Amino acid sequence: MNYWLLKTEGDVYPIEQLEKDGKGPWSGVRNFKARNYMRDDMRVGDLCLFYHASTKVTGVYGIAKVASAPYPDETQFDKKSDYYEPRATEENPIWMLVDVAFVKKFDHPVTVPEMKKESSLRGMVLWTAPRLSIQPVLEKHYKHIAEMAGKKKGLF
DNA sequence: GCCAACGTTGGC
DNA sequence: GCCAACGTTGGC
Repeated sequence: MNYWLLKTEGDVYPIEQLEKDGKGPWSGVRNFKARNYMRDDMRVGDLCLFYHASTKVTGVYGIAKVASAPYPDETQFDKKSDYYEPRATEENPIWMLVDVAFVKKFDHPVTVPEMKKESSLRGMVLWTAPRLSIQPVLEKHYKHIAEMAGKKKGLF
């Protein structure tokens, strides 16, 4: 079992939307490293921290899981899409993705400032590769963040 | 295949 | 909305 962090623009595709959708293709990723993680390393059932970026309160808002084997991102073939890729063909797609399914939404997000205060989270890729939208997460970091979310239950 | 220019990400 | 950081592109 591997653990991951998935970044989304919190104002565009928040965890509430994934909850409604249940499951869907993680489309629009246009970064080779992130693609390689989806294509080569993700396995069905892997758990993912669901991170909201570019929003008022950035942080981890819940948990998702990998729900399919990798397959081509359809948006690369769609001329009208922002994610259209003229070099890609059906025979030789460039961008691959996996389906992502909703697991749970935290009662309160674990915010970036809170995570930065935790010395045991210092090694997270989140701090050193700030522009990578899909990142591997160590099991101990995943568990630590899940615990932080658990402790916040019933805070208010 | 190097590297400058460009474009985008994302925290603040 | 600014701007630093960095991934990607394209000229050579």
